[in-house]
Amino acid sequence: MPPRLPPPLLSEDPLAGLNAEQRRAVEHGSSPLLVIAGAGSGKTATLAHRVAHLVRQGADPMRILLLTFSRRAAAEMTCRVEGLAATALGARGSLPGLLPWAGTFHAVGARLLREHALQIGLDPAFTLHDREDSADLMNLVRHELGLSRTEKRFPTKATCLAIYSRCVNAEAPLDVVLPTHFPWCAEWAGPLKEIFGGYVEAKQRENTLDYDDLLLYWAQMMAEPHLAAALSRRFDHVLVDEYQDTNRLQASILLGLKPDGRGVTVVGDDAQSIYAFRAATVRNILDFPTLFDPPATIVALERNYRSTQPVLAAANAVIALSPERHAKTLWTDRPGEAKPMLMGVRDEADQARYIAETLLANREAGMRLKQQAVLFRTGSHSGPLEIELTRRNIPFKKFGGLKFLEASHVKDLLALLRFVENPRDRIAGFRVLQLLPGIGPASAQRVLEGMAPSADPIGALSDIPTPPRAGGAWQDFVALVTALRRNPTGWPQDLELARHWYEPHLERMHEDASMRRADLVQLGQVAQGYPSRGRFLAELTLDPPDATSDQSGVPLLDEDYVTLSTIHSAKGQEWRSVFLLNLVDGCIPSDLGTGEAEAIEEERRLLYVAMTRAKEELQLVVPQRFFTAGQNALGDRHVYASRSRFLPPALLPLFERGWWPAASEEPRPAAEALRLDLTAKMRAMWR
DNA sequence: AATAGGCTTGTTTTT
DNA sequence: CAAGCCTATT
Repeated sequence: MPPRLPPPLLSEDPLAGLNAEQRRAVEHGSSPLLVIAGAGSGKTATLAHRVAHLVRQGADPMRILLLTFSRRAAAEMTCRVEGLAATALGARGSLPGLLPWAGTFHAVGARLLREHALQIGLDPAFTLHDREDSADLMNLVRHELGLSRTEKRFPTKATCLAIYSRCVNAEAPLDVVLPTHFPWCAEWAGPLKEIFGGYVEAKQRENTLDYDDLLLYWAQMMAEPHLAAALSRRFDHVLVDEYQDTNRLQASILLGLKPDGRGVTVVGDDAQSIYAFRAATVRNILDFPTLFDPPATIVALERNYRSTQPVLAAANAVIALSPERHAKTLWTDRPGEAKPMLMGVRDEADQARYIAETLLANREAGMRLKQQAVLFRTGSHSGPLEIELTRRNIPFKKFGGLKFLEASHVKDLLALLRFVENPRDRIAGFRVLQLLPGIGPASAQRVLEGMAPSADPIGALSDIPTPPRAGGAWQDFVALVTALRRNPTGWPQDLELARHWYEPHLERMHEDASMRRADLVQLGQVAQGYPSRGRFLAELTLDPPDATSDQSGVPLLDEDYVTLSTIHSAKGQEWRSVFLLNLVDGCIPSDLGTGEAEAIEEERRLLYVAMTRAKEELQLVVPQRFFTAGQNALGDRHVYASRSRFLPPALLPLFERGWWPAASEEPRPAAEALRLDLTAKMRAMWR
């Protein structure tokens, strides 16, 4: 990660590089503190300095809890603090492991739950379900309840999980959540409640937790006076980053830890709240001060050190059109001549070509690829660009979008390991068993039922009759799991054993086995970094590696590469030059956001977040037409698009405007405009 | 009971 | 365009 501003100077005063407000935040005492930190205002630096300052004042780093929302923020913050603290304590370099309690809410929750498992009726060997596993389990329960054959189509497993998740995270009952966020499922309230009940029971039976449980059980622990007191006493200081992206449940946890707010610092920016879809509520940050008596101190960081004046002016203008009032306006004295560019191109292919060429031109001019990034609303928007970059041999690294962990072959292998770790995990078992030829859902079900009553389920496996068509594959399987359960070779040889077993099945099931095998080899590499199978499984679910190796553009670590990222994943990052793709209505704002005013405002803040990532150069690319993934009613596969509604004519003076390729003349704007309006209207008819 | 093939449907963003 | 559901075939 490149160093951020302002560069820490090694001088007498460790806070010499900070401005007056940053200093106030750093040196604030232990009464509750809210830092409203605008984009690029040195938020990470300030928070890191505050932690270092606390340590310098004698605070015990083991008793500092540093919570962040995203994994990336956690990693960066830890790294910064360790560096600063090392300097503060007179050590050289950094002090890795100095802050054992820094991490995402979910990761810290997982650790605390495992430590306290026995006190709250959990088996400490619980395994974690990721979203897909959770959805599968939801589906299983649905089938068991006989809800798979309803007259009208029942909500999909993913929708069921989304509803459940919102209830949990927003701490709201189903009857409130359903009409407001899922009105089209309102008629299913009864069956959904039944499924959710069964889902919770199933998880407990199988000793598995989903993502939401990590917060939910934690919050529940805080409701037990004895446990709450013990946990509160454990930490002298609790600092929370990106507080605008926390939800009600997370706020409950925080308040449970420190009911009087002593030692609590929260940092965030209401203008950058972009996780409402995950039940984050901006009320958390807005209402924070009044939770306490006397109210929390508020420090606002309004000076932006990141962007040049023209870039910031454009970003400010975009957010200023929001009907909501934000607590501050950013200013900068960084000069700069170049206004952000609003670049028109014909279609996505030209967009990709334009960006590839500009990236290279920038590099020629001395800007490394690592200082440039391309951001987009959804993972799939970068498809054509990835192809173009690969074709031209421009290395890139993509963040967000499809995950390594979600590839089916990776899931298969992990399911096997998880099954051995926790034989009661039926989702894992169900998946693994069906890898064997001749075993489908019915046989798998029967095997699992045969195992369930036994105290040693894996041992019971040898007594279960061979499923009718499984043949020799069955004996091999039983031998493997028995061996893995006894664990003679240890980690990471376990994984090698598993991989060896899985390979023939991989070949049988997939045409493109070789590419997938490479992924599994990579998984083996990743596995080396963990001390045990249990730790590997637990931490992989919470902190998955981001790239799959079948992407041809994946660079070696020390190489120069361009960053491709969803806007969500780009939060907290910065680059000298930033490109934004598809600045078109339907992409930003996404036309899936059912047209609710709140959802639209979140999309506006998303654009603001994206624009404020740029330090010097910002280019918004507007393709005139773009591909729609599905077959729309009209036969044509591309749709004419209009510039995003967040960039109305009044804002245009803040941008430089261009058209690429320069040679081709700009096509008749009048005619285009007419066409656009009509297509938009046609689509609106069905909304 | 497992698998292959055809038809429908919904489709972001992250832990 | 893929996942999911249904039906026909092995």
